[in-house]
Amino acid sequence: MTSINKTSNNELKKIIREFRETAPDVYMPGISVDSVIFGFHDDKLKVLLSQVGDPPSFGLPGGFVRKDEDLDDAALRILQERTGFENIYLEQFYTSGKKDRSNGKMLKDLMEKVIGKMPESSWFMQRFVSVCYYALIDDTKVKPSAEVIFGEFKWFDINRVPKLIFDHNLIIKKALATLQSDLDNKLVGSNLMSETFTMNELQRLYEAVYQEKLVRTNFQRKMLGLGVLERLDKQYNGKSHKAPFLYRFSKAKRKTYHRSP
Amino acid sequence: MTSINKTSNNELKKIIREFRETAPDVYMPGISVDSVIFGFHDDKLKVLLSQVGDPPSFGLPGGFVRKDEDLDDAALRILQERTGFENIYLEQFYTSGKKDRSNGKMLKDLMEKVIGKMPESSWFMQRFVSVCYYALIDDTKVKPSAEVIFGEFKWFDINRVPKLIFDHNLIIKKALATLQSDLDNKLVGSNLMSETFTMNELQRLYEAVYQEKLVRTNFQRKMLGLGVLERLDKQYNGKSHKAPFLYRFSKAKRKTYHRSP
DNA sequence: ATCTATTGTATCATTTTGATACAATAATAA
DNA sequence: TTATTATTGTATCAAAATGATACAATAGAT
Repeated sequence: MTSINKTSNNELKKIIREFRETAPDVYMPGISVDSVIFGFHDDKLKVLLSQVGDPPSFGLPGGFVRKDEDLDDAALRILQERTGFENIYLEQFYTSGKKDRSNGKMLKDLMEKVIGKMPESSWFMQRFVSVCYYALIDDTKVKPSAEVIFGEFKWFDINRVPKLIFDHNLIIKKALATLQSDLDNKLVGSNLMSETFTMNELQRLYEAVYQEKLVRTNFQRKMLGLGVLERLDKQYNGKSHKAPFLYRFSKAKRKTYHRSP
Repeated sequence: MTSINKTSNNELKKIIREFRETAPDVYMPGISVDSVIFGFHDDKLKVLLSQVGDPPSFGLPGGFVRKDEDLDDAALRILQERTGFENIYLEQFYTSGKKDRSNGKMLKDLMEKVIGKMPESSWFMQRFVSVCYYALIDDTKVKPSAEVIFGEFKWFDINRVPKLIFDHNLIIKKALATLQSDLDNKLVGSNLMSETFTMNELQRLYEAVYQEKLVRTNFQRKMLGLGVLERLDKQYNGKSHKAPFLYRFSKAKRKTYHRSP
């Protein structure tokens, strides 16, 4: 992993200075967007974090909303700009607005570590309310493009997220809770699984999200019963046992339920 | 119901002019808060709307966030200021941020109907992102205090909400969907039921929220099984049949579930 | 051919849910 | 006083969903 210092050259500083000067004209004041990007690797649920500052700390990938841009579009654009990833289904789940959640000084300090002194009255000094989104990503598809302003990315095991900037730890916690409620529906149309997968892979994802072991046979029955899986050919993977079927999420509309008695 | 005209006296105009002038210093730019207040009356789910302008149209009760105020606190304060209702459990459920959801002109026009011409560059002309909350209210307790700037309140049947200002119809739709998902948990600690209630009253609330009939006996079994109800004395109400028990939501912590297989 | 690890399905017990029956009872009418 | 009525609380049976376990099928290794 490259330290932020290696990319802090003059070119970068110029870009940042430009950004600092044009930001107040281009972006809405006081509103930022942050995204919790979940991935799944090595049977663990992961979250994509962005390195900032030196010594490095980490935070959610985020950015600002253009004055003529829908919130949802801003979230997509920022994710695309920073990770290179496109066609992601992002879902808004929370807006963080405690008055001192980002006391401005933090952001300003961060910026100053990269580009040096900034005026007290900086646009970045203001209070920000952050609208938060989450996405489920098949992380074999994510190619985090070295990001211009804040540095690079790293996947963290959901259980080993360090102390993050601002209130981003809290935001991740809320995102996980949102994910856990009704994962069945959220997976469909998400990008968390690769296009095709085995039942075993799907089960391990559930186990990672809910952080508990599930009974294989019953899990299979349940998943098939949801009516969202399409069975494809078997997958001969060279292992010395019966080959599993491959599945994919079918496009067909599924039944909906609610929990009324 | 009093028309806005009757309250549009000089006193009011002065207050509004003052508000208009101090707003940019006091409030965060570009962020508003709106609340969907659900009530239950005549076996119908209702929503509390505020009359604005003349000819009157309706909208959600809302307001702005002080620069030194938590988002959640702002929602509470605004609700308190406008309805007089205190100690409400408000839950944030959505942030509305389409670029043209409140194209500024709408808000400015509304203000101008009340206080006359405003400058093009008005603070109110800017784009607003609205953070939305909902609450469940026992509407026998709500005493909508005649509200200063925008007029008065009216309860609307959830199925008979007129065309509202901005994107408030959409916001109410989202609020109802949020309410419907997992009502069991949302009721506890809410203010929607009165302190004590009969099983029948509770059932009628469920039927209003889910918009469907439920089977009495199974409903009762289900509710009792949740372990959140405390059975009190019987309620002798003069009706010529067996008196029902009264219940209240018990403080005791309840079991939590998740929907994993 | 036999063994091993894993997969797909079946089966039985338990729990939850849906539908229905029925006894209890508070006021009213006879 | 007794029968009537509407509603309530609980029981019961069937159907569906879930939990636990058994077992045959099979792709490759031995």
